[in-house]
Amino acid sequence: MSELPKNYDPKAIEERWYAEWLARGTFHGDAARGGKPYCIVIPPPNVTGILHMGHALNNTIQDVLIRCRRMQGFNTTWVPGTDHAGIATQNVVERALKKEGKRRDDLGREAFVERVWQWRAEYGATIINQLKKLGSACDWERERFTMDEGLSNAVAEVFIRLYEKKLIYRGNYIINWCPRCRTALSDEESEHEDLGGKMYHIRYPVEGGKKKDFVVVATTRPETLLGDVAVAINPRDERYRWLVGKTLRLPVLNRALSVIEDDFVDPKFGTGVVKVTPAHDPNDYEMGMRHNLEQINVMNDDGTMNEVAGPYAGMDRFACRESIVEDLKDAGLVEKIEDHDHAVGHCYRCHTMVEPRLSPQWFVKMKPLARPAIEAVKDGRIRFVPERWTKVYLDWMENIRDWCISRQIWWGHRIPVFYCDDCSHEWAARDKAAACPKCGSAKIRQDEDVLDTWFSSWLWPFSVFGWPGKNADLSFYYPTRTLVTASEIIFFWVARMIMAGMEFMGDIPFSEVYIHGTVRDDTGLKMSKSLGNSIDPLDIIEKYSADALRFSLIMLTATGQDVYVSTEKFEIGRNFGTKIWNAARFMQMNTKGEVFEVRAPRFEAGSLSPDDAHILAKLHEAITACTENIERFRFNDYAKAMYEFLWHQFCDWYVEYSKQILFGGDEARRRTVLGVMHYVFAQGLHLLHPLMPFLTEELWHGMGYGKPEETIMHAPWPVSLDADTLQEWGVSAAVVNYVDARHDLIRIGRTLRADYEIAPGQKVDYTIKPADAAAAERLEADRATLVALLKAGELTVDPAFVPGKTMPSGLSPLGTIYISLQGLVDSEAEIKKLSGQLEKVEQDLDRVTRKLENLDFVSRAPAEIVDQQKERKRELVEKREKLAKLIEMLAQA
RNA sequence: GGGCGAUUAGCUCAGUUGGCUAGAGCACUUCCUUGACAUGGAAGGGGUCACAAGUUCGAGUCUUGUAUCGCCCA
Repeated sequence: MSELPKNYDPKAIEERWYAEWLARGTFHGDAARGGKPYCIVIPPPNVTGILHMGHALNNTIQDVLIRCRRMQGFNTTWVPGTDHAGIATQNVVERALKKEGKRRDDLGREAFVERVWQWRAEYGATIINQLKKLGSACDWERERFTMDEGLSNAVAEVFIRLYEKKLIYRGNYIINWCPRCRTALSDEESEHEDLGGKMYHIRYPVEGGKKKDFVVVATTRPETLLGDVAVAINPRDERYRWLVGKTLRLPVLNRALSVIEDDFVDPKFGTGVVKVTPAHDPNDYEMGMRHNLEQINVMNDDGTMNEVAGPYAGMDRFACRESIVEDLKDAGLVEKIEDHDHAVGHCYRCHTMVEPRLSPQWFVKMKPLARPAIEAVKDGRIRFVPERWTKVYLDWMENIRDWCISRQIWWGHRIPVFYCDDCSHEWAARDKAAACPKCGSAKIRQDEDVLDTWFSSWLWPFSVFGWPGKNADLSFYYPTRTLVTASEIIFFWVARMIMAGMEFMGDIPFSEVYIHGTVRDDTGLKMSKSLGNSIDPLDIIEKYSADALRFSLIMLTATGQDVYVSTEKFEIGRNFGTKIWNAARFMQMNTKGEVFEVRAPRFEAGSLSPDDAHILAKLHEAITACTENIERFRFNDYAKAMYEFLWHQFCDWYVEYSKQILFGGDEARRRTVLGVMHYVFAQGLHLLHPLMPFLTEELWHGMGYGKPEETIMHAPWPVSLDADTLQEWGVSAAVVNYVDARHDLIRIGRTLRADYEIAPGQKVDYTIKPADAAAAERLEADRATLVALLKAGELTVDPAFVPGKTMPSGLSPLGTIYISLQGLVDSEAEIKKLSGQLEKVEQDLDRVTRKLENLDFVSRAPAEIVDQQKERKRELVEKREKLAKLIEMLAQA
């Protein structure tokens, strides 16, 4: 046992232990070792990512699970990695190019992709290194990247299989288009945001009518009217019957517009007449298909207006909007402009307003894939925690829409589809063939688009193990066990992984999905770089330690609820770490090189004091609580149980109790107490290890609980002892209750000191009048402890005690405690205090009495509850009498 | 518009099958550098459990409605 330094220096300790763990390969799991598998796959962070609090929470939870399961003897692996984040990464590299005055087109596709790989080599490990700082026990030998060869194979395999099953198709549809990233997005990647916009009411002249004949259409995007081909009304809307068969003139462009009737039109919305722009709105597109209308695209892929827009060609869409409204106003065609709030899609990568746009894209047909994935959740093979997410998942799955998977960017898995320019044959294949398989032509080309990044991450739980290849690890670790993630990506990722697992592995990808909350700042806002309210986990690690960050985050995170953090809140973990460190130092100072059995010690009933028994009982309560709370994903309750146990039970009571023994002369008692202490503390370190891995490892070695070549990571997870074994040690409910009650008695005694402003160092005499003979005996036996903890001068336990008239006193179930003060008593204040207590007792008594007089209560409530109330009444009556007597005596004085 | 969640101490939150005499951490007040720890110790103050009605012997907990806030989806 090496001597612990006075101050805890987490930085050096954390770096040293992480390197040591890596060197020893303690994080690695292998099918060959056999046993029960426990596997987590990390939600792969973006390769462009930097660690934020959300990651810190997400990974701490996974680490807690993995470390706990490893200690419980499971064959564990936590597979880490990153995803290639197509759009985000391409944006980053394009920004870098821009600084050199270049665009991606200047490099060409191949050179650009090469450039991205260079970027990845240089910066791609950032978040991985940050995860290491956090202490994450990832199986780094298994680290994967979604653009790796193996994972790319899996992507191609999956694409080809779905293509051949006709579950992937290409078509011209309205998709969400980001004009800045210049690519299509899936529905999930378009984030709706409520905006205060305008509703423009525009007059469309009726052809052949008089000058004043027009109809008013309402739109939020007037620039799209350039693509109008019709106006629509509801067939049952009598107001507009007269319009049927008429032709309207599109303002500005003067295009002829037909009038169509369609049930889709809501007569109550706007004016009841809608313009129809099939190339720029999903609903209009549908109507256009139903009525066989032309699709006129008026925009370029960068959000500027194209040549069809006539006078507005070349203008940005928003400039065009302003300009066209001005022109319409000048022409007297604007009826009115109203404020109108509506939800508008924004690109989830760059937050540019999404433009619904008609374009040829690749889609996955989702309904057939969804069916088995719905079943897997409905029949309980996959369980969401908290359970309410099940409904969110099912609602989405049951209304699932086809998934747009093509992206018009270069960084990603290129779509493995080839075209023959001669015979127009189209086929999917892993590699480019030399010639068209149908006509033999050499004029073949590959599709230009790449796949959505999620098209590779939905395969993650099996692609990381080398699928479609077969191997022992894949069959051993798949299905994985627990997926830990945030609610934001249930649709993006979780749902799709379930579908992919069912489709390609024929089995669920994981059996439990734990959805944790979002990390927010202390005013409730989501942390984001743009708001400038984010707290960098690395700053917290730097300031307080990774253990402090981990502990505080978990302690603050109620199951599945959002977390509100501020820098100061991480003091919780730091302070807790310091407290434990100092408790260890205290023990070490008093151990003098002796060695104690800390794994499976045996204690004899006769040698344990009530306080020894009490802390052993509390330890075993803590073991049960921690184990269950981890099992049930109640991590904050786990953290709280550790905090309560180590700080309040162990440090506040047991260490304080131990001092009189350790500094006293009874050598046998000293050894027993030290034995209990080390056992309890060592087990406590084991329990705490998943939360504070560094501190616990350091102390475990520092205290000599393991050999240098061992690690607490492989120490067995504590198992709570059965009642029989505890009974053999003399640990019983009776003794625990007694010590708890004695703690209360001591607290009451200390309050008396505080009330009379007796300095903590000053000794004062106490007398305890025990409530009964049993209490008398126990308190007498524990007199030394009472003296020590009350800092008493004389302490007498006297059943026959008759207090002086002006002795301040406190009531406890074990007895009444009196403090001896000569001539110092403020009778009036004492009477006031006791009267206050009496008032409270009388209120309580009144309530209990009424309850017990209620026949309904007595007859209907369980006997146990009724007895409890009777007991309470008895206690209250007794207390009332005692208080009354004390007050009476003071009043006479 | 539909769905979900929240509303408990000054703040952030627990409170699991209804039995509560409503807890914790932080903050606050008083005292204390006593031989692990001031990143600490001892003691203390602080609550109409958002509101209303209902079910029940009993409601912070269940039901319905209202209000406010947040999130997701359209």
